[in-house]
Amino acid sequence: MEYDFKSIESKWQAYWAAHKTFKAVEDASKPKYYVLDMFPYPSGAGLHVGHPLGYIASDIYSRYKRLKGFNVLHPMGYDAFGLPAEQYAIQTGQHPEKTTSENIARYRGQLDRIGFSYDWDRELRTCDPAYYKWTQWAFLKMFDSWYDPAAGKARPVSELVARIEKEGYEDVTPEVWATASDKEKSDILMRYRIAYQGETSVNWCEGLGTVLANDEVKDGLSVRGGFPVEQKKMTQWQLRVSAYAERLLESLDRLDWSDSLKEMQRNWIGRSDGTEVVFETICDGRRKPVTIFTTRVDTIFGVTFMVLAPESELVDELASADRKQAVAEYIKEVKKKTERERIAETRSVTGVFAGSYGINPLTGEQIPIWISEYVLAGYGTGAIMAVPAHDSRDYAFARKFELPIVPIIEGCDVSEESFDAKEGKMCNSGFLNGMDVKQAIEAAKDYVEEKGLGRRKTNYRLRDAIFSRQRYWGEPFPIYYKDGIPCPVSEEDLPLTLPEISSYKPTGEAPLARAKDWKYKGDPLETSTMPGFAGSSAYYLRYMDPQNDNALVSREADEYWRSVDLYVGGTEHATGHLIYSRFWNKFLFDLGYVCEDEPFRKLVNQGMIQGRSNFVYRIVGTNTFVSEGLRKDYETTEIHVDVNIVYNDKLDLDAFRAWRPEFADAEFILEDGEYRCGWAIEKMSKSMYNVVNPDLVCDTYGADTLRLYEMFLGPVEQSKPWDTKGIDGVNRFLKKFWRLFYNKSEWLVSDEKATPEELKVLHKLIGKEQEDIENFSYNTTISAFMIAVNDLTALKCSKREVLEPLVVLLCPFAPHITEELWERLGHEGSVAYASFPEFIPALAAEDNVTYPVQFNGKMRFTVDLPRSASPAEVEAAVRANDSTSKYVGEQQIVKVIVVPGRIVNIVVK
RNA sequence: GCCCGAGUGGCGGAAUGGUAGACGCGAUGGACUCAAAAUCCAUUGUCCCUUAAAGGCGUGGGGGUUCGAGUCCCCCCUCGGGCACCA
Repeated sequence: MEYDFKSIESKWQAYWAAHKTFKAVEDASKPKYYVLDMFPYPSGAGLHVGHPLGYIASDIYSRYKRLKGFNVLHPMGYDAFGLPAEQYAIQTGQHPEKTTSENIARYRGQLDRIGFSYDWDRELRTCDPAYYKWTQWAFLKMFDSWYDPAAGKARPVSELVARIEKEGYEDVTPEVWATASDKEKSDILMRYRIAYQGETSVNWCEGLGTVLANDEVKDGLSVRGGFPVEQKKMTQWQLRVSAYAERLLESLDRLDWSDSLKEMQRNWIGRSDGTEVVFETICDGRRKPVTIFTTRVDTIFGVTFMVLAPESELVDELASADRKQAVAEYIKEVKKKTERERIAETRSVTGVFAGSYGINPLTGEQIPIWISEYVLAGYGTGAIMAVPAHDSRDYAFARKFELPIVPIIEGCDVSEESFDAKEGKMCNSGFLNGMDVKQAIEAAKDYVEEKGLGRRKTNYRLRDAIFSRQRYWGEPFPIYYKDGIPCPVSEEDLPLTLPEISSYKPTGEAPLARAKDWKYKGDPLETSTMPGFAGSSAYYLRYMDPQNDNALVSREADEYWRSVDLYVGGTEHATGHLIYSRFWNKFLFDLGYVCEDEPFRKLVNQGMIQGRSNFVYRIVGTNTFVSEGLRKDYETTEIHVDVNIVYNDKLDLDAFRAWRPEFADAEFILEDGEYRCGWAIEKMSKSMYNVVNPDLVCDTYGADTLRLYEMFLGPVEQSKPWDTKGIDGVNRFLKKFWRLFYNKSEWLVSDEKATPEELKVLHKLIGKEQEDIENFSYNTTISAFMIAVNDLTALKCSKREVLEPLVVLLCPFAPHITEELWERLGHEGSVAYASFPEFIPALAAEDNVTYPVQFNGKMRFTVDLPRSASPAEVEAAVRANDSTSKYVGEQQIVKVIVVPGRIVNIVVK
């Protein structure tokens, strides 16, 4: 009987669905393991072969853990709110709900074909009101909380109010509070709430008609759609993520994530330890203290000017009467530029003199104050002290505007560029003279603090997340306005469902403003909606208890599943979703809703699958195509050709003619009787015709082959091009595996006792598999399987004692074929829950290891010894070996080095 | 510019400091077959050589540590990724 993957795969997929084989139920008698994939956004294009890479890897791990006796939670769902569905709605008038449902149905079909072991009873969609009820709930909690720096965590706002009433908080005294109007109280509390409304400089994207978060913008363009983005001051809902900066940074050390990803988050959080120093300023005779932030107070004797950000509030006060106009013109210029233009200008140096002066608190020296866009309003205090000799940006500015450059490190050359390194000895620096730079930094900080000129300060680059979007397809805010004061919708009234609107077209106002009766108890509701990351920030918690209508997750479910043990997904979420989720989780942790303060204990980033495009070469002005090897002889145009009509770089001529009408009468110049295509590695995309659909691979080779092949391609973490060249190899392996059981129609499996040699084949594999799976080294595990199957084929071994464990071992990788063989071996129930240890016979004790014996590192001969032999026994055996004396001869043995089970090296003189 | 990561056959890729190139693809030769497909066997880093034996050279380049380096240390080159006026 031949291996018929088509009937096998559909049979077992139906079986799993009917028996709910992978349904996860809390079970205190078993250790739990939570494996999660980053849920997909269901786009209209469907899945391509790149998507399942991570899903296959995590599925293998889930199945492996089940075999090891764990109770595995492995759910899947859809990140279903988002811009593309809405953009499509704008074009077609179709409700995004409809498009989204259709896309989800298509995804589900594709996922099912690959044979994943998801518990589909826990499926969730972020656009489902029953789900976003909890997104809105979390927002209400954030609205009703503030970050207490003393406690180092979020607390209910009521505690803040109590504190203000009793003793005041920061600049809010009990008296101020007592006399404040409702609006004023609301404004005061808004300054502390975790979810707050505030005016800030935002990324405004005209093309999408909405604001965007920093991680949704790249190179001045929106990540979705690639529209230009500009900075604009607007009042928006924000999440006080910055309050968690230190905790987000600090707990990174406890996570089992890749170094590169942790590093990305560290950079994004951007902790920088420095000093705030107060500089007295004079403008038209008025004096005003201005605080600056610097990490290099030690260079304060080298300060020759100060710079303000154009958006800084200080600009008005520090622009002198005679410079007012010049300053205003400069600021107008800066504002006109989009973010993209600022970047495109490759750091051109611009600026204007403000007409005022600062006084260096250490030297008393008067220095000019300038305004320049190279200083950012949003970081530090929006004002800096400039030390051109030791900062390259200040240097460029000083050179352009001919400001003095004073070096303060001995022997450094600042004639061509600044000396930024933190090394050398201080000079021209008063009491710091002679000190080493590192020493001077500390000494200067101490001095400034002692003299009351400033204080140590830690700054973070991490910004609060802008949380409103002027779009339709997202979660509505549970906020209404009573007399202009934002008020929370009552928890009992959640979910606040998305209203119907007549048209999705952007008109400059938020789409919800057009909804009829968008009111709560007669008062108008907030019209912006939440961004994409809102729904994905706590979905891993919801999977633990997806049908619960009384809580995001019940305490019991949360305490059982706790947090995600293994999270698999792409690095593209490093500074978006993965930061927001950690923030969100820590917030819920602070309020006691969840029991772990980090959501994802271990994280594996799967690489991207790039496309491998194929080209044909058309001879210019003809409809004749020349094979790749012969194209040098002609003048040709390179044309992308659909990779699905190319096999191993050889073009299917008939399929090509049928591909597009203009190629129907194409002629070919062949080499060796075939048409060879050119190729290139490019991003997988429709326009390159290099998209490979997993359905097609499942049709031709089967899901098990697809799974094995994707894993065999290389390490999971690595990006690699999709190249079907090797797919026959793994398909051959599965057929060969089948032939250990079946020869034509004959069932070969016997109950005979296995020989030591046959058992050795099995044990080699077992050792390798356990070690490799834990390291996600699936490609080498598969290699080990291939070796085992080849060896057993050569030994003509079809004994149950060997094959049964082999089926169990292979089932995480190729679940369908192993399920089928398991049944044919006479077992009841799914192989997915076969117990690993039970099917692994004990290691043969007399198992020999071959030691290579080297003399001064050169291999001379080998000795066979039991694995259990001690180094001393190995050494004795080697010394007793005839060959030893032959190779050593007259030379003296200095020492014998034995690496147990591995190698013997004899050092001779 | 700064911070990570990586450079190994014709290709994808293996190697806790211990026989580099596992495994797969491709290629070449052979077996089976009327033929093809499928399957099986053999060879396949490179140089010198008719062949073989034996050997030399080989993990981006240059140094170093070690009995022994793809692996560890220093310098350089190239590629990939991230951040980018963050004071």
